[in-house]
Amino acid sequence: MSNCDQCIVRQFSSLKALKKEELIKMANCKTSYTIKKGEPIFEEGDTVNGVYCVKEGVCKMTKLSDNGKDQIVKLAKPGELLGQRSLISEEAVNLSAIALEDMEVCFIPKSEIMGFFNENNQFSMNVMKTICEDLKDADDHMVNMAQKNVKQRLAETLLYLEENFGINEDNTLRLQLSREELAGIIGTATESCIRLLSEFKKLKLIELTGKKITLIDKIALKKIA
Amino acid sequence: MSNCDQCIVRQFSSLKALKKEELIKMANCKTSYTIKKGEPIFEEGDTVNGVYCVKEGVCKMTKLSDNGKDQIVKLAKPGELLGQRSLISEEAVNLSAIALEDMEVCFIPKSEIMGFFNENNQFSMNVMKTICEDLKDADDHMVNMAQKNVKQRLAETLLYLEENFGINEDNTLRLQLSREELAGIIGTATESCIRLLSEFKKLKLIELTGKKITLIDKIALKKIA
DNA sequence: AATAAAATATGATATTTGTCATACTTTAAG
DNA sequence: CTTAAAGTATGACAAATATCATATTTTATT
Repeated sequence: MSNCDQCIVRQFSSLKALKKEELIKMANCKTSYTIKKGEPIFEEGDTVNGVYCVKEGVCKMTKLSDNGKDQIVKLAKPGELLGQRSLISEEAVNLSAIALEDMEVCFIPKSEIMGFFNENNQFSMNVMKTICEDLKDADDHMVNMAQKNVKQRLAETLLYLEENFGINEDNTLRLQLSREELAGIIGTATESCIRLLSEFKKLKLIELTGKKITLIDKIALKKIA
Repeated sequence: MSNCDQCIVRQFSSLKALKKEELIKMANCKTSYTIKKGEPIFEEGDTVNGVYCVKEGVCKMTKLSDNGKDQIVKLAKPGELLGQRSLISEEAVNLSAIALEDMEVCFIPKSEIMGFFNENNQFSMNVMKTICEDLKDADDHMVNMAQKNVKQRLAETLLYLEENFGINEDNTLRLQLSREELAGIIGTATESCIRLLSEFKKLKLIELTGKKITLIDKIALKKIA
């Protein structure tokens, strides 16, 4: 049973408000899981009686649209908590969480989280702030979807991926998404996504090496987005 | 100074958790405003040091897109609180609130709300639940924007308007939006919106009488959406 | 290494949507 | 009541995007 004290989740999430004794209590009731790339942590409609902490790896939060396509609503990385909204609303989760890389996550049961809520005001406030942040992001995202065209959204997404998930030593985007997944973020057909990537490549804005993507001319990409 | 006890906002919002003495305290520090149709309650970027309660009338919550168009992110009706997110995040508001009808609103200062937060756990929980609800709605909305075409979104929006804001005695939608505003909800050009309304009219799905809209064939509209 | 399966790429084409021009209608102001 | 302004409507066209077909490349499996 590892100590939660030094965990990255502790440093970045609402859990940073927890005191020593609360941390110890939590360490004793948490469950650790290894999730392989492509596997779900939970799926839309599941009842998740607790919260998942992302210790390692990135996952996509998706929602199945009526037309059968998966829309990626958000990408979650180490330090984030999953399932907070559903816990507070006392509803099934409205999004699926699928690992994009091998992941390590911890599960903290609802009873434990609820205890923190009642006894630690700072923790409640942190959770609220996180959800408010998500709400603001969702609003912004919605406006982008509604008002920007696919080319603009692709440019924006590429910059976002570099900004938030970094690059490898060879300057390629660290987070490796399939074309279908990239299309699922920007909300377009896979073929359209591929076509625009090719166009960006021709314009020397990006480089494509297999499925790896390198941003070359970020200034130009920003101008498009 | 009117008593808050019987107010519609009290019945429908987080404020329902307030106790008698808290209500009295609130009634004493609130400010009432009348907002004329077309006027803002607050605008994107404003610092709003409190929360607005919608007592009467409907307003649109909009965000200005980079392309200069206003996207309507949400419609708020009597019983709702505005500005909660910004209060918790301690940020400027990210949306403008503009009256679609003559409105009556009350302003409750931040200090008062924060007091409730600290002393009334049920109130905090209610606020959190409301924000979680908004987040879920925003996620759904985003997926619709990304995955559905304009015709589907128009059909869905018309049904939503009837469902949530009702109809007049003559069966026309009670909430009267300009074509531009309707376009701002579904995220399309005003002309496209008008064109599709005409198409729906030709197909006998709706009737148009001046700017008034009547839903005729809701089954067919649901099939489209 | 050989083969099948999946992912990526591109062309051809149809559909959707936006833009610009213009006409008509309603509303507001004097 | 008259006129101007705003909103609604529609046509013509261009641009963006989706769909379907097919080829190529990469990855996984035996």
